[in-house]
Amino acid sequence: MNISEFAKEAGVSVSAVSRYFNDGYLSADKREKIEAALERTGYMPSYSARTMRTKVTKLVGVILPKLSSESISRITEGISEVLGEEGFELLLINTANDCSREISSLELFRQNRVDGVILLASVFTELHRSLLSKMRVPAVIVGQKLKGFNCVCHNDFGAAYAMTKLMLEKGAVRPGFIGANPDDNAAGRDRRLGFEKALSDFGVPVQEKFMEIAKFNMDSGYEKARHIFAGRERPDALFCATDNIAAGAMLWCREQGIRIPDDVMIGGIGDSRMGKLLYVPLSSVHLHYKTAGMEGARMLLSEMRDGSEVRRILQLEYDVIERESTMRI
Amino acid sequence: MNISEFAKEAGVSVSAVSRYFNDGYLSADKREKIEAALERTGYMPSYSARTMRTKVTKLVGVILPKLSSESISRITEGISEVLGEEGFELLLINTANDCSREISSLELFRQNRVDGVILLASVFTELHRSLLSKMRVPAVIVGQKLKGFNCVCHNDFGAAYAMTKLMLEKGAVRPGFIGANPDDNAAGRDRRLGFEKALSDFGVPVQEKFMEIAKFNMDSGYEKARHIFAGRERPDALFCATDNIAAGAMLWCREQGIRIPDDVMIGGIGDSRMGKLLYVPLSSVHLHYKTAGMEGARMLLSEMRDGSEVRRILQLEYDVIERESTMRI
DNA sequence: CTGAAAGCGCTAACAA
DNA sequence: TTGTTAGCGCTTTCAG
Repeated sequence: MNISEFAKEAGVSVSAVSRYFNDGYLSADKREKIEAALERTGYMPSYSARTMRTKVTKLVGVILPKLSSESISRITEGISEVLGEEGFELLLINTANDCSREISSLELFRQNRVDGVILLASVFTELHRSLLSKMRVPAVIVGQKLKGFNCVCHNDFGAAYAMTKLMLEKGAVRPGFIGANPDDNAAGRDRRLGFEKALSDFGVPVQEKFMEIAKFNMDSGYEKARHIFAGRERPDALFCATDNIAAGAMLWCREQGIRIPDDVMIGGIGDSRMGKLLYVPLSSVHLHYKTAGMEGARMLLSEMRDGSEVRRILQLEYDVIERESTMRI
Repeated sequence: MNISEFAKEAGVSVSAVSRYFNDGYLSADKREKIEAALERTGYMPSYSARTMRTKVTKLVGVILPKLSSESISRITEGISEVLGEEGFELLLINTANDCSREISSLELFRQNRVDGVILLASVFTELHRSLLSKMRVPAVIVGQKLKGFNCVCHNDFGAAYAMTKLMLEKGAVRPGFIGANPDDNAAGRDRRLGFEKALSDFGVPVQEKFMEIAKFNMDSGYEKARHIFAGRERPDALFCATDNIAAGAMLWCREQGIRIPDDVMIGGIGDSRMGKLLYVPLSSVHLHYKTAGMEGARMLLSEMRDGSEVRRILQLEYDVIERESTMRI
């Protein structure tokens, strides 16, 4: 059933029906008729026809590298909360860490499918940049800084610096490092830079044999811990770029009978829920993921409403959470 | 720019352009012209106009009670994987456990916004039923059984039975229970029934003073554990309806110096990632969340392709994962 | 306040 | 193979 059939059924004009669903510039009489007919027929206006006329989809495209990650789902929760209040729905694309899917989703969104785009990605290429700048609708990047685009990000450098400093102050002299993909400017590069800066500020040398790069998961943290502890000399502290990596490293220590924090202190980043459940509660740095999602959504909303040409970067700060894994006396 | 302007620019007819983007019934000459013009103009056909003509949105609505839950995000990952391969995108609604949002989303989806719906909900009312049966597009429920509708679910009864049995076989004689909302037929009612059936099969009495109902989170598990252990007599085993609840209960035990599994065995359901990281690794029952999502998506796909009138229920089985929390000698 | 009518951009039937 | 053209269902002037 379409609007004109329905109008006939209700005994009113097409415009009356349209007005009923929009501005509501309508006499009580007609309103009643329409409501009665609605009850009878269950008519619903077609969204695509409306969208075609108005050019408004009330949809925001959200591109994610994966779904089942605590940090990402917290960010998404923030996004959905703010956007939902404003009547927007999310068109979600899970790229499964596949860069080509990221690109094709951006392509997809150029077909006027959405009113705005929020992009969570870990690595940016030239192609990303060029597609983003060709975008017809506003876009916001969450979790990374990308020059020339609207971003909401964390202070990854500061967070890593703070965690490393914490361990150095507790007397660490041979700190180890398990980092993430350096092409990821946030979790990879900046956290490494934060670690290294802290060492240099404390006059502690960076030792390559204590440095590893892991994937974003526990198993990889476990594996890299094994490498780092394989040599004769062992680190007395271990900075891990994520809590997952730290958890993996901890598991390995437990299996080897390496005591935490007595033999080695361990610190992570992200303050994931499991941190306090680990057999030695994990010191970490809280990053405001949900807030980042909410702020990203707000930035997008204001951009969609009155899209300014000024690009902005919002950086959220962090909180150090000290737990037993670094509590050496 | 619309299709006719673009066609003029490319020096071909509109149908040629339309065919280029669809069946591709086209001479090489025109194809070239179109591609050249595409390069020049960056033209993209409008999705809403296409949808309006074809009545195909290539969108599946997914209604979730929350985003940041491990089980739900695993299910969603499965859904997105299968649907993505078939060129469908997800229109995600996060109802934040708000029943009225569930209802309004179902309403929303009646506006021909999606080609199908997947619903994850914990509690079903008459209203859900009536809206679901008024749905114009196929719908699949994941994680629950609802008579008269397509469902993919877990064997919650069996899983709870198996975990309880495990602890009874290890000699538990005063088993406690921290369950979930009984209006939730899967995680609430069936898991309780499984627990009780195991007790009756073993001739162990159900003791009300050892039974509590918790929310779906750790804090609540912690709290309820406190209640259960408050009395003079204490349980020697604790079945928890979810791993989160179990983790909370464990934290409480750790604080109180109650030894696991010596003083009390603890078992959960869901096999969440943190289970093996807990200070006492948690015995649990693996439920195939991701597979459930994938199967739900497949069921929906086949329903969208050749919607049969026969409703089906697919129940996935479970695997018991024994870890230290129940390893009493 | 109301209704008639002109499109929005596209697809597909039809005629060539 | 191709091009012309009639809608898809809605919103929004514009004239009453």
